[in-house]
Amino acid sequence: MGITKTDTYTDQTLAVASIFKALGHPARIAILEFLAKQTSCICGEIVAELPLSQASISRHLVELKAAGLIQGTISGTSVCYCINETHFPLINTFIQQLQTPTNQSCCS
Amino acid sequence: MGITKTDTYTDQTLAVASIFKALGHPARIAILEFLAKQTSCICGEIVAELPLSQASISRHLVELKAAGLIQGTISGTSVCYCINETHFPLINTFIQQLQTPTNQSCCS
DNA sequence: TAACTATATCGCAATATTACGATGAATAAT
DNA sequence: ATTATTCATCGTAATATTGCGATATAGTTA
Repeated sequence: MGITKTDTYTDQTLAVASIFKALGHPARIAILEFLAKQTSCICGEIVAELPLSQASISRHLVELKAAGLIQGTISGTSVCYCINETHFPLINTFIQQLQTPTNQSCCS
Repeated sequence: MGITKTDTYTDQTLAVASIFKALGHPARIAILEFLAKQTSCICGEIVAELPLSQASISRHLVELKAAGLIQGTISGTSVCYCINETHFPLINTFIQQLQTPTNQSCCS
């Protein structure tokens, strides 16, 4: 159906999944990698860097912003995008939770 | 188009994105959370825990396994699934790369 | 004001994802 | 052998995602 049963999961589970979902596309990973190595960060430069149209890049930026992974501040005619680290602890905590020693007890 | 231009991204970018993609669904997050808190890990128990049909759970398990996030070993008529931590360092490294101090220079 | 630049949004087409019932395959139990 | 149990796969339907051209919006510049 392409639809997801969001009603029955915890808010925490939904939040984590939505962040990972936003990270689940190579274009968005590439955008974040690009932003990470830049001191300046104008959308136009991303368009020049990636093999996508300006419209597609813009859509990916909207998704990253909606997920809280980037911030955008208007700077004249252009927009300065940069990484928002707010949700990183959530990701790290989730990964750590999966690393509890109880997992070692099976599938060895 | 729903299609992704995989040709033009680096293998590293594609690998990271595919792992995150597998994590980008609440059912799969819930499955991993469930596996993490169990000492035993039989598929049937997951079906009882989540609000999805056995067929849907099975498909999510296949995706998690394809992404290398879980392992499954046959145990009689049932299958023992548990978490595979192999790719966790990749995730951690990626997040760390996004936290370089250069990001602090704009969008303040 | 009028052109120019930069980014966002719309509309469409193509593909991907999700979910489920039904069915299949394989082992276990009677 | 038959039946039951467990998980995987198939087929289908519905929805989501992706990408792009075209267009809109907004600030800048002349």
